[in-house]
Amino acid sequence: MTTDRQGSGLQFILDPTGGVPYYRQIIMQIEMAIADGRLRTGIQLPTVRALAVDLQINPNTVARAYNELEIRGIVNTQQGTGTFISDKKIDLTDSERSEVLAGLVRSFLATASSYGFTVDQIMTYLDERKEGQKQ
Amino acid sequence: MTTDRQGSGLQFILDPTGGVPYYRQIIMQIEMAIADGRLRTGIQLPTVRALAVDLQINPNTVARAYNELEIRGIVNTQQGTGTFISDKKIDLTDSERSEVLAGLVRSFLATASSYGFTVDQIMTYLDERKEGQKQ
Amino acid sequence: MTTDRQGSGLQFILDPTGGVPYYRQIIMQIEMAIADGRLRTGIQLPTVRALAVDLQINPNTVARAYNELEIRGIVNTQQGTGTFISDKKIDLTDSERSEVLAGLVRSFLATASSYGFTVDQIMTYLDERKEGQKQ
Amino acid sequence: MTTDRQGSGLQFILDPTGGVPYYRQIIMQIEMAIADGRLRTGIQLPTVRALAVDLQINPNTVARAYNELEIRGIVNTQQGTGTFISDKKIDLTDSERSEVLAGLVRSFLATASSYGFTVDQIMTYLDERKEGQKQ
DNA sequence: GTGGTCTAGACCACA
DNA sequence: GTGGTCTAGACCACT
Repeated sequence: MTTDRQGSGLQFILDPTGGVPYYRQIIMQIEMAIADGRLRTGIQLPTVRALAVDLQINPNTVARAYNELEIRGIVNTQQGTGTFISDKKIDLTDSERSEVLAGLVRSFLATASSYGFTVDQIMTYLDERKEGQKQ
Repeated sequence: MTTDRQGSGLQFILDPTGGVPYYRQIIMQIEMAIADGRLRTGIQLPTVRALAVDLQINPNTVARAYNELEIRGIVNTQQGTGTFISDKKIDLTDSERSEVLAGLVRSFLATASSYGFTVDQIMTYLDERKEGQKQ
Repeated sequence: MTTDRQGSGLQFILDPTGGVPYYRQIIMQIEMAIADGRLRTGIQLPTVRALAVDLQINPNTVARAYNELEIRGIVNTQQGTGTFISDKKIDLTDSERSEVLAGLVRSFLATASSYGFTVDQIMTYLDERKEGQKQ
Repeated sequence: MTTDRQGSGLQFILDPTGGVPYYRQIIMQIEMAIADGRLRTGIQLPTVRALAVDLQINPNTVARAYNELEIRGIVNTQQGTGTFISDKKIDLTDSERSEVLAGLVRSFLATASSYGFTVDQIMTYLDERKEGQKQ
């Protein structure tokens, strides 16, 4: 299950194995695309029906993913028009943003270490990941 | 949710987000700990009840994790005594370990992106953090 | 369409006219119950199926309401156990809380005034509403 | 979303949350303004395009609101000239006005509760705010 | 054309 | 017993 959308340059891939629900996979892939800049404020996502056809799943499943993103303020949907990446301006000061990020990182590192990963291993992995995407 | 057990020296951390059930998180953390030597044959795991209290989850959830580990021969339950690491080796290839880490990273980046952080910003922050700790 | 649940003392009423979707009516009634203290942290909501039967609607519709509340952090669901009012601790200082509330009020008053209501009319209405509930 | 039009002295405010469509919010605000005398027979409403720009919404949405008002005889569209308040009276009973206000209040309280505020806290704040303004 | 709501029903995962 | 996911399909609301 894979698709390549013209506008956004997004390619969704669903993995039916692994137990991660489709709608959650869609959410995560959109979040990742926002994180690394492939999706920016104002860009329109594929329509519910189009993505459903591409991924060969039920439109309700796509709608559910979009709906959760909407509730979380990540996208913005306008009936009859489409679904767009929101311009969520988190009006935090730089220091507040740093605090939030520090908290996220701390929690992530704690979790990873409970799986036996050291900070060095994680940094190495992230660096490799970064290089892999550049190519 | 976190705990530090005396005997095993293990610290479990459960992530309620991301849809991975608790019992599976417990299983994975025990397997990883065995694979990298933090848990060795014969070591006693926390009792079901103790771990449940520590993690503030239902004892059935812990029991299920232990039960599945027992079925797979990874631990060994002695009625009335406790649950112990059996002598079955767990050899994880590098790629298997990488996969686990990749999953953790993916989930972390997805969360961070929903707060408006880009991968670049996160990498920069991590690099700074790393530098800061070296000194 | 009405129901009276024993545990919570909640009575849901759905209005099929007016165009407000059922799931949104359920959400608002739960939020209101939290606001005026009928629902407190840790209280279990009716099960999805029970509420669906009571309200004579599809369980999916109830689930959708609960799901949105969960995404917004207002309730906390545990598979196999039930849905509970979350202990959402908003770790804000008092002054930050005041600011948030002030913002909400300012926005509400602005909206109301665009419908031609004066602050005095609104206060009068609120006082009457308060009295009505005391009795 | 807010705007202040020269001619009418009307300020429209749209609430994107709560599920009430924009076109209906516009209609209600115009009706209320006519009912309480802020808009009188013959006054010109903002042009469709101007209001759409001000409110940052689709012109079709404004057009739909005006269109429905025209069908109900409340406004009067003159091709190429503009849209004007017609001489049809709108008499809202007190209970009808109360209903509108009740809806606004309900929605406001629901939102506030999702931030963890109780009705009591809100009332206290409003009372203090009122006192502060008297002085 | 877009998305939104609701139903009916199947099957799964968790406690 | 809980809630979660997904499908299929109907009908509505908005642009």
